[in-house]
Amino acid sequence: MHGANIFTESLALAGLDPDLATGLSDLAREMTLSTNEVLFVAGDPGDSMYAILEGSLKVAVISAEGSEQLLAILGPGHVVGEMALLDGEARSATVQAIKKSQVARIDKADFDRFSDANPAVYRHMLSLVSQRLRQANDVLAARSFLPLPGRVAVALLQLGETFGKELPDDRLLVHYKVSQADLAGMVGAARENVSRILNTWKRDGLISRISGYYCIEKPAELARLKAM
Amino acid sequence: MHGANIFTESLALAGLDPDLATGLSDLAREMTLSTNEVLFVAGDPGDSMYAILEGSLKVAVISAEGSEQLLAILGPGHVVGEMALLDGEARSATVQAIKKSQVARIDKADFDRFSDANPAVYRHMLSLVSQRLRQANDVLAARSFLPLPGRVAVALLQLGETFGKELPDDRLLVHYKVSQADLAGMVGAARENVSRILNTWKRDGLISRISGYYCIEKPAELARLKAM
DNA sequence: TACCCACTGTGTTGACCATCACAAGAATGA
DNA sequence: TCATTCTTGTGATGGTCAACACAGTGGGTA
Repeated sequence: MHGANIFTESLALAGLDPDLATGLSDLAREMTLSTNEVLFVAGDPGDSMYAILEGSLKVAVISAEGSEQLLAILGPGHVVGEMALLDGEARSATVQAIKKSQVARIDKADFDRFSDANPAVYRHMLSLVSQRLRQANDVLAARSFLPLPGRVAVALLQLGETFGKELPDDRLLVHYKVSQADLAGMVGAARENVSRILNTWKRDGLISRISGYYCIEKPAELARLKAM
Repeated sequence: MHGANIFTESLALAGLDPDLATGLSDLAREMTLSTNEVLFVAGDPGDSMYAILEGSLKVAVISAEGSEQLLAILGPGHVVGEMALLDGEARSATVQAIKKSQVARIDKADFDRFSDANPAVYRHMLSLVSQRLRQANDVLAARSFLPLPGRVAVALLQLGETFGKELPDDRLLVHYKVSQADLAGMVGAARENVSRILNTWKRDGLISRISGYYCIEKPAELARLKAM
Protein backbone atom coordinates (compact mmCIF):
# COMPACT_ATOMS: atom_id res chain seq x y z
CA MET A 1 0.00 0.00 0.00
CA HIS A 2 2.83 2.44 0.56
CA GLY A 3 3.54 2.18 -3.15
CA ALA A 4 0.09 3.41 -3.92
CA ASN A 5 0.75 6.41 -1.75
CA ILE A 6 3.86 7.37 -3.60
CA PHE A 7 2.05 6.89 -6.85
CA THR A 8 -0.76 9.10 -5.71
CA GLU A 9 1.74 11.76 -4.83
CA SER A 10 3.40 11.32 -8.17
CA LEU A 11 0.31 12.15 -10.09
CA ALA A 12 -0.85 14.71 -7.62
CA LEU A 13 2.49 16.43 -7.96
CA ALA A 14 1.57 17.05 -11.51
CA GLY A 15 -1.69 18.59 -10.38
CA LEU A 16 -4.21 15.82 -10.64
CA ASP A 17 -7.11 15.68 -8.22
CA PRO A 18 -6.16 13.37 -5.30
CA ASP A 19 -9.25 11.21 -5.58
CA LEU A 20 -8.59 10.56 -9.22
CA ALA A 21 -4.95 9.85 -8.58
CA THR A 22 -5.99 7.26 -6.05
CA GLY A 23 -8.42 5.76 -8.52
CA LEU A 24 -5.72 5.52 -11.15
CA SER A 25 -3.23 4.07 -8.76
CA ASP A 26 -5.61 1.19 -8.11
CA LEU A 27 -5.18 0.24 -11.76
CA ALA A 28 -1.41 0.32 -11.63
CA ARG A 29 1.04 -2.51 -11.27
CA GLU A 30 4.41 -1.78 -9.73
CA MET A 31 7.59 -2.81 -11.46
CA THR A 32 11.24 -2.58 -10.60
CA LEU A 33 13.88 -1.67 -13.16
CA SER A 34 17.57 -2.27 -12.64
CA THR A 35 20.22 0.17 -13.84
CA ASN A 36 20.40 0.34 -17.63
CA GLU A 37 17.30 -1.78 -18.01
CA VAL A 38 15.27 -0.77 -21.03
CA LEU A 39 11.59 -0.11 -20.44
CA PHE A 40 10.72 0.02 -24.12
CA VAL A 41 12.38 0.92 -27.40
CA ALA A 42 11.23 3.06 -30.30
CA GLY A 43 8.97 1.07 -32.56
CA ASP A 44 7.44 -1.10 -29.86
CA PRO A 45 3.67 -1.09 -29.83
CA GLY A 46 2.59 1.22 -27.05
CA ASP A 47 -0.20 -0.01 -24.86
CA SER A 48 0.73 1.33 -21.47
CA MET A 49 2.16 4.26 -19.59
CA TYR A 50 4.28 4.50 -16.48
CA ALA A 51 4.47 6.76 -13.49
CA ILE A 52 7.92 7.00 -11.98
CA LEU A 53 7.93 6.28 -8.25
CA GLU A 54 11.64 6.14 -7.60
CA GLY A 55 14.89 6.47 -9.50
CA SER A 56 15.32 8.06 -12.89
CA LEU A 57 14.84 7.24 -16.54
CA LYS A 58 16.07 8.74 -19.74
CA VAL A 59 14.04 9.23 -22.89
CA ALA A 60 16.10 9.19 -26.08
CA VAL A 61 15.98 8.81 -29.81
CA ILE A 62 18.79 6.70 -31.17
CA SER A 63 20.25 7.17 -34.62
CA ALA A 64 21.20 4.44 -37.05
CA GLU A 65 24.84 4.98 -36.12
CA GLY A 66 24.08 4.59 -32.44
CA SER A 67 24.45 8.13 -31.18
CA GLU A 68 21.60 9.26 -29.02
CA GLN A 69 19.66 12.47 -28.62
CA LEU A 70 18.17 12.73 -25.15
CA LEU A 71 14.67 14.13 -25.08
CA ALA A 72 14.28 14.12 -21.33
CA ILE A 73 15.58 12.87 -18.04
CA LEU A 74 12.72 12.07 -15.72
CA GLY A 75 12.50 11.46 -12.00
CA PRO A 76 9.91 10.58 -9.37
CA GLY A 77 6.58 12.23 -10.00
CA HIS A 78 6.95 12.19 -13.75
CA VAL A 79 4.95 10.14 -16.18
CA VAL A 80 6.51 8.47 -19.18
CA GLY A 81 5.19 6.63 -22.22
CA GLU A 82 1.88 8.44 -22.24
CA MET A 83 2.09 9.48 -25.88
CA ALA A 84 1.73 6.08 -27.43
CA LEU A 85 -1.15 5.48 -25.11
CA LEU A 86 -2.90 8.63 -26.21
CA ASP A 87 -2.65 8.38 -29.95
CA GLY A 88 -2.25 4.65 -30.40
CA GLU A 89 0.91 4.88 -32.47
CA ALA A 90 4.10 2.97 -31.81
CA ARG A 91 6.61 4.21 -29.27
CA SER A 92 8.60 7.02 -30.77
CA ALA A 93 11.50 6.95 -28.36
CA THR A 94 13.46 4.58 -26.19
CA VAL A 95 13.22 4.73 -22.41
CA GLN A 96 15.91 3.32 -20.18
CA ALA A 97 16.53 3.35 -16.45
CA ILE A 98 19.72 5.16 -15.49
CA LYS A 99 19.57 3.87 -11.97
CA LYS A 100 17.53 1.29 -10.09
CA SER A 101 13.99 2.52 -10.40
CA GLN A 102 10.42 1.78 -9.45
CA VAL A 103 7.63 2.49 -11.86
CA ALA A 104 3.90 1.89 -11.85
CA ARG A 105 2.41 0.62 -15.06
CA ILE A 106 -1.10 1.37 -16.30
CA ASP A 107 -2.49 -0.43 -19.31
CA LYS A 108 -4.23 1.44 -22.06
CA ALA A 109 -7.50 -0.44 -21.68
CA ASP A 110 -7.72 0.33 -17.98
CA PHE A 111 -6.70 3.92 -18.51
CA ASP A 112 -9.27 4.45 -21.24
CA ARG A 113 -12.03 2.96 -19.14
CA PHE A 114 -11.12 5.06 -16.14
CA SER A 115 -10.71 8.31 -18.03
CA ASP A 116 -13.95 7.93 -19.88
CA ALA A 117 -15.60 7.78 -16.49
CA ASN A 118 -13.52 10.70 -15.21
CA PRO A 119 -12.90 13.23 -17.96
CA ALA A 120 -10.83 15.37 -15.63
CA VAL A 121 -8.07 12.87 -16.26
CA TYR A 122 -8.14 13.81 -19.92
CA ARG A 123 -7.78 17.46 -19.10
CA HIS A 124 -4.87 16.66 -16.91
CA MET A 125 -3.14 14.62 -19.59
CA LEU A 126 -3.79 17.37 -22.09
CA SER A 127 -1.99 19.94 -20.04
CA LEU A 128 0.82 17.49 -19.43
CA VAL A 129 1.33 16.72 -23.10
CA SER A 130 1.00 20.38 -23.99
CA GLN A 131 3.81 21.22 -21.67
CA ARG A 132 5.94 18.51 -23.19
CA LEU A 133 5.30 19.96 -26.61
CA ARG A 134 6.14 23.40 -25.37
CA GLN A 135 9.40 22.15 -23.98
CA ALA A 136 10.21 20.30 -27.20
CA ASN A 137 9.70 23.49 -29.16
CA ASP A 138 11.91 25.39 -26.76
CA VAL A 139 14.68 22.86 -27.21
CA LEU A 140 14.36 23.11 -30.96
CA ALA A 141 14.51 26.89 -30.79
CA ALA A 142 17.58 26.73 -28.57
CA ARG A 143 19.14 24.34 -31.03
CA SER A 144 18.72 26.72 -33.89
CA PHE A 145 19.48 30.00 -32.19
CA LEU A 146 22.08 29.29 -29.55
CA PRO A 147 25.70 28.25 -29.96
CA LEU A 148 26.93 25.33 -27.91
CA PRO A 149 27.69 27.15 -24.65
CA GLY A 150 24.18 28.57 -24.57
CA ARG A 151 22.66 25.16 -25.12
CA VAL A 152 24.73 23.59 -22.39
CA ALA A 153 23.64 26.37 -20.07
CA VAL A 154 20.01 25.68 -20.90
CA ALA A 155 20.45 21.98 -20.25
CA LEU A 156 22.22 22.51 -16.95
CA LEU A 157 19.62 24.94 -15.70
CA GLN A 158 16.87 22.58 -16.77
CA LEU A 159 18.46 19.82 -14.72
CA GLY A 160 18.71 22.31 -11.92
CA GLU A 161 14.97 22.85 -12.08
CA THR A 162 14.24 19.15 -12.01
CA PHE A 163 16.84 17.91 -9.56
CA GLY A 164 18.09 21.07 -7.91
CA LYS A 165 18.63 21.62 -4.21
CA GLU A 166 18.91 25.23 -3.06
CA LEU A 167 22.09 26.13 -1.22
CA PRO A 168 22.89 29.36 0.63
CA ASP A 169 23.97 32.36 -1.46
CA ASP A 170 21.72 31.49 -4.38
CA ARG A 171 23.78 28.48 -5.33
CA LEU A 172 22.04 25.48 -6.78
CA LEU A 173 23.21 21.91 -6.36
CA VAL A 174 22.15 19.58 -9.16
CA HIS A 175 21.54 16.55 -7.02
CA TYR A 176 21.80 14.05 -9.78
CA LYS A 177 24.77 12.31 -11.35
CA VAL A 178 25.03 13.57 -14.91
CA SER A 179 27.91 12.42 -17.03
CA GLN A 180 29.29 14.74 -19.67
CA ALA A 181 28.11 12.18 -22.17
CA ASP A 182 24.52 12.62 -20.98
CA LEU A 183 24.77 16.37 -21.19
CA ALA A 184 26.20 16.05 -24.66
CA GLY A 185 23.26 13.84 -25.59
CA MET A 186 20.84 16.45 -24.33
CA VAL A 187 22.32 19.35 -26.25
CA GLY A 188 23.24 17.36 -29.33
CA ALA A 189 26.96 17.89 -29.22
CA ALA A 190 30.23 16.01 -28.91
CA ARG A 191 31.16 15.04 -25.37
CA GLU A 192 34.61 16.62 -25.69
CA ASN A 193 33.27 20.08 -26.37
CA VAL A 194 30.91 19.90 -23.45
CA SER A 195 33.93 19.07 -21.34
CA ARG A 196 35.79 22.12 -22.60
CA ILE A 197 32.84 24.40 -21.89
CA LEU A 198 32.27 23.09 -18.39
CA ASN A 199 35.93 23.62 -17.62
CA THR A 200 36.03 27.21 -18.73
CA TRP A 201 32.97 27.79 -16.52
CA LYS A 202 34.63 26.02 -13.66
CA ARG A 203 37.69 28.23 -14.07
CA ASP A 204 35.50 31.31 -14.17
CA GLY A 205 33.72 30.24 -10.99
CA LEU A 206 30.34 29.83 -12.66
CA ILE A 207 30.04 26.24 -11.59
CA SER A 208 31.86 23.79 -9.35
CA ARG A 209 31.78 20.12 -8.58
CA ILE A 210 30.84 18.93 -5.13
CA SER A 211 31.59 15.25 -4.68
CA GLY A 212 30.61 14.36 -8.19
CA TYR A 213 27.59 16.63 -8.45
CA TYR A 214 27.62 19.81 -10.42
CA CYS A 215 26.86 22.94 -8.47
CA ILE A 216 25.69 26.09 -10.18
CA GLU A 217 27.48 28.89 -8.36
CA LYS A 218 26.08 31.79 -10.33
CA PRO A 219 22.71 30.90 -11.82
CA ALA A 220 22.19 34.43 -13.06
CA GLU A 221 25.38 34.45 -15.12
CA LEU A 222 24.54 31.08 -16.61
CA ALA A 223 21.05 32.24 -17.43
CA ARG A 224 22.48 35.20 -19.32
CA LEU A 225 24.08 32.75 -21.74
CA LYS A 226 20.63 31.51 -22.68
CA ALA A 227 19.79 34.78 -24.30
CA MET A 228 22.88 35.35 -26.36
CA MET B 1 -23.96 28.66 -42.44
CA HIS B 2 -21.71 27.54 -45.25
CA GLY B 3 -18.80 28.53 -43.08
CA ALA B 4 -19.94 26.12 -40.46
CA ASN B 5 -19.90 23.40 -43.05
CA ILE B 6 -16.32 23.99 -43.96
CA PHE B 7 -15.46 24.10 -40.34
CA THR B 8 -17.15 20.80 -39.76
CA GLU B 9 -15.05 19.31 -42.50
CA SER B 10 -11.94 20.83 -41.01
CA LEU B 11 -12.27 19.07 -37.74
CA ALA B 12 -13.78 15.97 -39.26
CA LEU B 13 -10.70 15.75 -41.44
CA ALA B 14 -8.73 15.31 -38.30
CA GLY B 15 -11.03 12.48 -37.29
CA LEU B 16 -13.54 14.06 -34.95
CA ASP B 17 -17.08 12.77 -34.83
CA PRO B 18 -19.22 14.86 -37.22
CA ASP B 19 -21.88 15.66 -34.62
CA LEU B 20 -19.28 17.00 -32.26
CA ALA B 21 -17.59 18.97 -35.01
CA THR B 22 -20.90 20.59 -35.77
CA GLY B 23 -21.41 21.37 -32.11
CA LEU B 24 -18.01 22.98 -31.92
CA SER B 25 -18.52 24.93 -35.08
CA ASP B 26 -21.56 26.57 -33.49
CA LEU B 27 -19.20 28.10 -30.96
CA ALA B 28 -16.82 29.44 -33.55
CA ARG B 29 -16.50 32.91 -34.98
CA GLU B 30 -15.08 33.29 -38.45
CA MET B 31 -12.24 35.69 -39.10
CA THR B 32 -10.35 36.73 -42.21
CA LEU B 33 -6.62 37.27 -42.20
CA SER B 34 -4.79 39.14 -44.92
CA THR B 35 -1.36 38.11 -46.16
CA ASN B 36 1.33 38.56 -43.50
CA GLU B 37 -1.23 39.37 -40.87
CA VAL B 38 -0.18 38.12 -37.47
CA LEU B 39 -2.72 36.01 -35.57
CA PHE B 40 -0.79 36.11 -32.32
CA VAL B 41 2.81 36.39 -31.16
CA ALA B 42 4.77 34.42 -28.60
CA GLY B 43 4.06 35.71 -25.14
CA ASP B 44 0.46 36.71 -25.77
CA PRO B 45 -2.01 35.26 -23.32
CA GLY B 46 -3.67 32.32 -25.01
CA ASP B 47 -7.39 32.07 -24.57
CA SER B 48 -8.53 30.71 -27.89
CA MET B 49 -7.75 28.30 -30.67
CA TYR B 50 -8.35 28.45 -34.39
CA ALA B 51 -9.38 26.03 -37.08
CA ILE B 52 -8.04 26.89 -40.50
CA LEU B 53 -10.75 27.01 -43.13
CA GLU B 54 -8.84 28.45 -46.04
CA GLY B 55 -5.33 29.67 -46.82
CA SER B 56 -2.21 28.86 -44.88
CA LEU B 57 -0.41 29.97 -41.76
CA LYS B 58 3.07 29.54 -40.45
CA VAL B 59 4.02 28.78 -36.88
CA ALA B 60 7.45 30.06 -35.89
CA VAL B 61 9.71 30.91 -33.01
CA ILE B 62 11.64 34.09 -33.55
CA SER B 63 15.05 34.74 -32.05
CA ALA B 64 16.25 37.95 -30.46
CA GLU B 65 18.22 38.68 -33.65
CA GLY B 66 15.14 38.21 -35.78
CA SER B 67 15.87 34.92 -37.50
CA GLU B 68 13.01 32.49 -37.37
CA GLN B 69 12.68 28.77 -36.87
CA LEU B 70 9.53 27.49 -38.48
CA LEU B 71 7.71 24.87 -36.45
CA ALA B 72 4.97 24.16 -38.93
CA ILE B 73 3.17 25.33 -42.03
CA LEU B 74 -0.53 24.63 -41.73
CA GLY B 75 -3.35 24.56 -44.21
CA PRO B 76 -7.13 24.02 -44.31
CA GLY B 77 -8.26 21.35 -41.90
CA HIS B 78 -5.55 22.05 -39.40
CA VAL B 79 -5.99 23.49 -35.96
CA VAL B 80 -3.62 26.06 -34.50
CA GLY B 81 -3.15 27.67 -31.12
CA GLU B 82 -4.61 24.77 -29.21
CA MET B 83 -1.68 24.43 -26.85
CA ALA B 84 -2.17 27.63 -24.94
CA LEU B 85 -5.80 26.74 -24.64
CA LEU B 86 -5.02 23.35 -23.20
CA ASP B 87 -2.46 24.21 -20.58
CA GLY B 88 -3.31 27.82 -19.92
CA GLU B 89 0.19 29.14 -20.50
CA ALA B 90 1.11 32.00 -22.78
CA ARG B 91 1.55 31.54 -26.52
CA SER B 92 4.88 29.87 -27.14
CA ALA B 93 5.13 30.70 -30.82
CA THR B 94 4.09 33.29 -33.34
CA VAL B 95 1.48 32.51 -35.98
CA GLN B 96 1.21 34.50 -39.16
CA ALA B 97 -0.82 34.16 -42.33
CA ILE B 98 1.28 33.60 -45.41
CA LYS B 99 -1.64 34.20 -47.71
CA LYS B 100 -5.16 35.52 -47.34
CA SER B 101 -6.80 33.07 -44.96
CA GLN B 102 -10.03 32.26 -43.19
CA VAL B 103 -9.97 30.90 -39.69
CA ALA B 104 -12.63 30.05 -37.13
CA ARG B 105 -11.95 31.10 -33.59
CA ILE B 106 -13.12 29.24 -30.50
CA ASP B 107 -12.70 30.79 -27.08
CA LYS B 108 -11.33 28.82 -24.20
CA ALA B 109 -14.40 29.22 -22.04
CA ASP B 110 -16.70 27.91 -24.76
CA PHE B 111 -14.35 25.10 -25.59
CA ASP B 112 -14.03 24.02 -21.98
CA ARG B 113 -17.76 24.01 -21.47
CA PHE B 114 -18.38 22.04 -24.61
CA SER B 115 -15.65 19.49 -24.00
CA ASP B 116 -16.69 18.86 -20.45
CA ALA B 117 -20.05 17.89 -21.83
CA ASN B 118 -18.47 15.85 -24.62
CA PRO B 119 -15.30 14.17 -23.42
CA ALA B 120 -14.69 12.66 -26.83
CA VAL B 121 -13.41 16.09 -27.79
CA TYR B 122 -10.70 15.72 -25.18
CA ARG B 123 -9.65 12.40 -26.61
CA HIS B 124 -9.49 13.91 -30.01
CA MET B 125 -7.35 16.81 -28.86
CA LEU B 126 -5.11 14.40 -27.03
CA SER B 127 -4.32 12.43 -30.11
CA LEU B 128 -3.82 15.66 -32.04
CA VAL B 129 -1.36 17.08 -29.55
CA SER B 130 0.39 13.74 -29.24
CA GLN B 131 1.00 13.70 -32.92
CA ARG B 132 2.39 17.21 -32.79
CA LEU B 133 4.75 16.16 -30.06
CA ARG B 134 5.79 13.13 -32.04
CA GLN B 135 6.52 15.31 -35.03
CA ALA B 136 8.46 17.78 -32.92
CA ASN B 137 10.63 14.99 -31.61
CA ASP B 138 11.22 13.73 -35.11
CA VAL B 139 12.36 17.15 -36.21
CA LEU B 140 14.70 17.38 -33.28
CA ALA B 141 16.12 13.96 -34.06
CA ALA B 142 16.62 14.94 -37.68
CA ARG B 143 18.34 18.09 -36.53
CA SER B 144 20.84 16.17 -34.49
CA PHE B 145 21.44 13.21 -36.74
CA LEU B 146 21.13 14.41 -40.30
CA PRO B 147 23.39 16.76 -42.25
CA LEU B 148 21.76 19.59 -44.13
CA PRO B 149 20.78 17.73 -47.30
CA GLY B 150 18.96 15.11 -45.26
CA ARG B 151 17.06 17.75 -43.34
CA VAL B 152 16.03 19.58 -46.48
CA ALA B 153 14.82 16.28 -47.90
CA VAL B 154 12.74 15.70 -44.78
CA ALA B 155 11.23 19.16 -44.99
CA LEU B 156 10.42 18.86 -48.67
CA LEU B 157 8.77 15.47 -48.25
CA GLN B 158 6.83 16.77 -45.29
CA LEU B 159 5.49 19.61 -47.41
CA GLY B 160 4.71 16.99 -50.01
CA GLU B 161 2.56 15.14 -47.51
CA THR B 162 0.68 18.26 -46.52
CA PHE B 163 0.29 20.00 -49.85
CA GLY B 164 1.19 17.31 -52.36
CA LYS B 165 -0.71 16.50 -55.54
CA GLU B 166 0.05 13.13 -57.12
CA LEU B 167 1.24 13.25 -60.71
CA PRO B 168 1.73 10.31 -63.09
CA ASP B 169 4.92 8.27 -62.71
CA ASP B 170 5.08 8.65 -58.94
CA ARG B 171 5.93 12.29 -59.15
CA LEU B 172 4.65 14.63 -56.47
CA LEU B 173 3.83 18.27 -57.00
CA VAL B 174 4.13 20.41 -53.89
CA HIS B 175 1.21 22.66 -54.59
CA TYR B 176 2.27 25.44 -52.35
CA LYS B 177 4.62 28.37 -52.86
CA VAL B 178 7.60 27.83 -50.62
CA SER B 179 10.47 30.23 -50.78
CA GLN B 180 13.98 29.01 -50.13
CA ALA B 181 13.91 31.26 -47.11
CA ASP B 182 10.94 29.35 -45.70
CA LEU B 183 12.63 26.03 -46.29
CA ALA B 184 15.74 27.36 -44.62
CA GLY B 185 13.60 28.42 -41.68
CA MET B 186 12.16 24.96 -41.40
CA VAL B 187 15.47 23.13 -41.40
CA GLY B 188 17.37 25.74 -39.45
CA ALA B 189 19.94 26.61 -42.06
CA ALA B 190 21.17 29.48 -44.16
CA ARG B 191 19.10 30.22 -47.22
CA GLU B 192 22.14 30.10 -49.49
CA ASN B 193 22.96 26.53 -48.63
CA VAL B 194 19.40 25.41 -49.21
CA SER B 195 19.69 27.01 -52.62
CA ARG B 196 22.86 25.07 -53.40
CA ILE B 197 21.30 21.78 -52.32
CA LEU B 198 18.13 22.29 -54.32
CA ASN B 199 20.20 23.07 -57.38
CA THR B 200 22.31 19.96 -57.20
CA TRP B 201 19.09 17.97 -56.88
CA LYS B 202 17.62 19.81 -59.82
CA ARG B 203 20.70 18.98 -61.88
CA ASP B 204 20.46 15.34 -60.82
CA GLY B 205 16.81 15.20 -61.80
CA LEU B 206 15.55 14.55 -58.30
CA ILE B 207 13.33 17.59 -58.33
CA SER B 208 12.14 20.20 -60.80
CA ARG B 209 10.20 23.43 -60.75
CA ILE B 210 6.89 23.67 -62.47
CA SER B 211 5.73 27.27 -62.73
CA GLY B 212 7.08 28.23 -59.36
CA TYR B 213 6.12 25.06 -57.54
CA TYR B 214 8.61 22.42 -56.61
CA CYS B 215 7.96 18.98 -58.02
CA ILE B 216 9.51 15.90 -56.47
CA GLU B 217 10.49 13.76 -59.43
CA LYS B 218 11.95 10.85 -57.51
CA PRO B 219 10.41 10.63 -54.04
CA ALA B 220 12.19 7.36 -53.32
CA GLU B 221 15.65 8.82 -53.92
CA LEU B 222 14.85 11.83 -51.75
CA ALA B 223 13.54 9.58 -49.02
CA ARG B 224 16.82 7.67 -49.01
CA LEU B 225 18.56 10.87 -47.92
CA LYS B 226 16.49 10.86 -44.77
CA ALA B 227 18.23 7.77 -43.49
CA MET B 228 21.81 8.70 -44.09
C1' DT C 1 46.42 -3.02 -2.51
C1' DA C 2 46.21 -3.23 -7.14
C1' DC C 3 43.54 -3.69 -11.11
C1' DC C 4 39.97 -2.37 -14.11
C1' DC C 5 36.78 0.39 -16.41
C1' DA C 6 34.09 4.27 -17.04
C1' DC C 7 34.61 9.04 -16.91
C1' DT C 8 37.22 13.29 -17.81
C1' DG C 9 40.67 16.84 -19.87
C1' DT C 10 43.05 18.65 -23.85
C1' DG C 11 45.49 19.05 -28.35
C1' DT C 12 45.08 18.64 -33.51
C1' DT C 13 42.79 18.42 -37.88
C1' DG C 14 39.36 19.00 -41.15
C1' DA C 15 34.33 19.05 -42.61
C1' DC C 16 30.40 21.52 -42.68
C1' DC C 17 28.02 25.38 -42.88
C1' DA C 18 27.17 30.55 -41.71
C1' DT C 19 28.22 34.86 -43.37
C1' DC C 20 29.39 38.33 -46.62
C1' DA C 21 29.18 39.91 -51.22
C1' DC C 22 26.99 40.65 -55.35
C1' DA C 23 24.65 39.63 -59.88
C1' DA C 24 20.72 38.20 -62.20
C1' DG C 25 15.96 37.00 -62.47
C1' DA C 26 10.88 37.29 -61.15
C1' DA C 27 7.03 39.54 -59.27
C1' DT C 28 4.42 43.26 -57.51
C1' DG C 29 2.20 47.57 -57.90
C1' DA C 30 2.02 52.41 -58.95
C1' DT D 1 5.44 50.16 -68.37
C1' DC D 2 9.02 51.02 -65.34
C1' DA D 3 10.79 50.89 -60.92
C1' DT D 4 11.13 48.89 -56.67
C1' DT D 5 11.27 45.00 -54.02
C1' DC D 6 11.55 40.06 -53.23
C1' DT D 7 13.65 35.89 -54.68
C1' DT D 8 17.35 33.02 -56.44
C1' DG D 9 22.27 31.47 -57.85
C1' DT D 10 27.15 31.21 -56.83
C1' DG D 11 31.81 32.39 -55.19
C1' DA D 12 35.11 33.30 -51.26
C1' DT D 13 36.29 33.13 -46.41
C1' DG D 14 36.31 32.02 -41.74
C1' DG D 15 34.21 30.07 -37.36
C1' DT D 16 32.26 26.36 -34.89
C1' DC D 17 32.28 22.07 -33.74
C1' DA D 18 32.84 16.86 -34.74
C1' DA D 19 36.23 13.28 -34.93
C1' DC D 20 40.32 11.19 -33.58
C1' DA D 21 43.88 10.35 -30.32
C1' DC D 22 45.51 9.78 -25.83
C1' DA D 23 46.74 10.87 -21.07
C1' DG D 24 45.04 11.45 -16.55
C1' DT D 25 41.53 10.47 -12.75
C1' DG D 26 38.67 8.16 -9.62
C1' DG D 27 35.57 4.75 -7.77
C1' DG D 28 34.53 0.10 -7.21
C1' DT D 29 36.02 -4.59 -6.27
C1' DA D 30 38.77 -8.96 -6.38
